[in-house]
Amino acid sequence: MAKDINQELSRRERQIMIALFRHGTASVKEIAEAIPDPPSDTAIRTFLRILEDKGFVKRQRDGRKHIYRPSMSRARAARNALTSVLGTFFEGSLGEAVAAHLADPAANVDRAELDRLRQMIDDARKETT
Amino acid sequence: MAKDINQELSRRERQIMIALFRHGTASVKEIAEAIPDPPSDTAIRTFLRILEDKGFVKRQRDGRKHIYRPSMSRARAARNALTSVLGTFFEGSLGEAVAAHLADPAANVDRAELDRLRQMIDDARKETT
DNA sequence: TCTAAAGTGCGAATATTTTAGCACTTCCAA
DNA sequence: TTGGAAGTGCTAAAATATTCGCACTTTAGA
Repeated sequence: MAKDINQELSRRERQIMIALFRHGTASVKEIAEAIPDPPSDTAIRTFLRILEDKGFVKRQRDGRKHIYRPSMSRARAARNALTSVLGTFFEGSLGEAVAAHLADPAANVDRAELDRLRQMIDDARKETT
Repeated sequence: MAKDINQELSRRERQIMIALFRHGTASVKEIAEAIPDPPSDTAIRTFLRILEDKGFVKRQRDGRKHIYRPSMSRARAARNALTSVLGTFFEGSLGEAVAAHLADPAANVDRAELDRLRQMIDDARKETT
């Protein structure tokens, strides 16, 4: 198995990776804004350099500053993260997770979202027939 | 906002909390088995003590050994974890996540699971009507 | 009761993470 | 073209996390 953000990285490194996945792409300043109680810009730069060395991050210049992005695709990281949560809390079952989320008042799933879900499930069911 | 396992804890502390959530309840030995490349039992005990001090873990004696459990309910931790993943990778949308998971060949969602999902969605839709 | 195996936590050493000062580079606009 | 604001990475210090030796406690069974 490859790089696992949640298993191999320190707290700050992880916070930065999460900010990057949320934004897709970000400058030092944007990362700082995305982290609660962030360290100095200089400290963030240090972490970005470390993450780059470890192969988690790529960078690109944009005028006088640098833009950073995760080297793993968002889709792949998303699958990993979801699978991991399902495994830890939901016996690996998507259904359990959906049930929990639908039952969560704070989640506030609306009608349109339910319709979308239903459509997806039906499509998937057809394929397994 | 309360204790956030992914935001406030160090790598080892997090690994231990994840093991505890997976098992519900665990002894030092069981935790050691659940962690890839684990430290010594003594080290694990140190972290359990720290986690207890921070209020993340409760303990209980069982004969000559101790049994540990997360102090936050599994359900609540599960909601937090799922919401967090949805926020980071899926624009907060359950539908996006379900789509990604159904499309993941490794996830291997079977017919019965799809039927369960469909049932759940339908039930939820009725309630919003 | 006594002994040894199993389990425990303290405390101190070691390693890693986290931090930011500072000197250097780049670029804009005067 | 030049001064300064904005941005950068190196490096070394400080703070945290991680580790485990060791002496102590508990308990089952001889």
